[in-house]
Amino acid sequence: MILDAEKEVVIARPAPVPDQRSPWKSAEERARERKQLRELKRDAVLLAAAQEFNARGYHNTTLDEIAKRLNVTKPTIYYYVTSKDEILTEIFRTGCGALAEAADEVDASNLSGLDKLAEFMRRYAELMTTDFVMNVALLEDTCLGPEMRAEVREIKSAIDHRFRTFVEEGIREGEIADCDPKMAAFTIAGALNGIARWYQPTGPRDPKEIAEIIVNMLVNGLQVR
Amino acid sequence: MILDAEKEVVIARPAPVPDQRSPWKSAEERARERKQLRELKRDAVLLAAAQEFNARGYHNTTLDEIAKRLNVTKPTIYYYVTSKDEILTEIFRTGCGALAEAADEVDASNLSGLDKLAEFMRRYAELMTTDFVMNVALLEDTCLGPEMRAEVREIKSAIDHRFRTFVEEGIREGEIADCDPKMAAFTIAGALNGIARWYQPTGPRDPKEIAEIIVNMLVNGLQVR
DNA sequence: GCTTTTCTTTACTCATGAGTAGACAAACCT
DNA sequence: AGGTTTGTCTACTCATGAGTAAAGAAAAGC
Repeated sequence: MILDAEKEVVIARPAPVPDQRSPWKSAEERARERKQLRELKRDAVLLAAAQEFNARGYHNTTLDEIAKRLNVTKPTIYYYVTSKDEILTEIFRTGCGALAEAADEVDASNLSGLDKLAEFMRRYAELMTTDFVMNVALLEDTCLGPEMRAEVREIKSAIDHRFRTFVEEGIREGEIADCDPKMAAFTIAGALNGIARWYQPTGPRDPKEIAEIIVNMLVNGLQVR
Repeated sequence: MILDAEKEVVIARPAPVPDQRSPWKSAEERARERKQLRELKRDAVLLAAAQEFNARGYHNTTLDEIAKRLNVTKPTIYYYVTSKDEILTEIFRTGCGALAEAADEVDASNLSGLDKLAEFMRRYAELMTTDFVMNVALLEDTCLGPEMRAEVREIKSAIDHRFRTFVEEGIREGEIADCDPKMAAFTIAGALNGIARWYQPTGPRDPKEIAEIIVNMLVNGLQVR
């Protein structure tokens, strides 16, 4: 039956191009799939770790626990990852990457400085409810060794700089009140990073709402206008 | 010589009250001083621990390191404290106590809701640059055992509640924009807790300035009025 | 003086958790 | 079918750091 059906498909397509669908996979295809599966498993390790780290902290989470969660044993994890440090660094990189990408996209737009800032804040806030980015806000880089710590610090400060740049632009354009851009960046980042501390997916508000509310407060202030 | 001098003092004061100054201390006085010294030493342990925890994280700081910093050995620390957990809990209690006290004082005033909020924010921000309070903002309570964690959580949420109450008052009085007080409290606390992450005593601004700038931003917003 | 209490040290124990060696199984290749 | 690569497991090692036992030093008390 299966063979027949396959044959029919072949007949229906007179030009059997190399990427035609067949139940027998080619060697390369198989190799590619294996590689993909490996990536998938590695990502699963990182995700499980990120969630566990967020919930209980880096040092309070053992690799045995992460392994158990994934229905495997510790050595299996080490087949995909070289150390606990690497897991954390990779999570940091992914999280910071998402934030940097958001900043790039916003920066590429032709919005005003204030609008860019607001849009980036919105995106940042939403990302803060995702596991990898949450990690960036929650975990102290003091956990890492000196080299990786240096890398992470640099990435983090680059993101902070994005905030500063948008603020400066807004001030130049006269939409943002004259202030110290450094302090503004710290204040904004602090308020947004805070989300990671209290956000719960089961809570009454979804990430978009949360982002909108907080951005509005920061832009317009608490006092009635 | 010494005895003569003593005699003279006695003669000069015809009514030798019990709390007169004498180079020989009474038994109780000595006992009290010992107790005081003990307190002092215990506090030194807590302070050194707080600074070290802030700089390098709870789990990355060993008691041996703290001991070395104080020119003693680990068992000496255990003479003043029963466990590493206790050190952290005590630091938390002290820090939260300072915050709660500030909230009480502000609340006792007859300021408007908005002014109360702003004043508490100012005090909170300043306290955030001190070692014990910094710890409250920086350290994850995931480090503690379940009982102590529960205690700390409760204290923390009580402080959060103070923010909420002030905001509600301000909204009722019409000075604060109509908003979700819970979200406002989170935003404010986030921005202020952030200070602990970047503040350096050697930096260009002192705590009072920092507090003023951040409070102003949160109250008036980033956008020009 | 001698004894007791207070404080600090040296020299351990002991649990934990990161990381590994090597066996074993399954899939792959030819 | 036999050999190789890929993936997972059992059963360890090993460093680290919290916490302790017991001795010694210093002060207090009698």
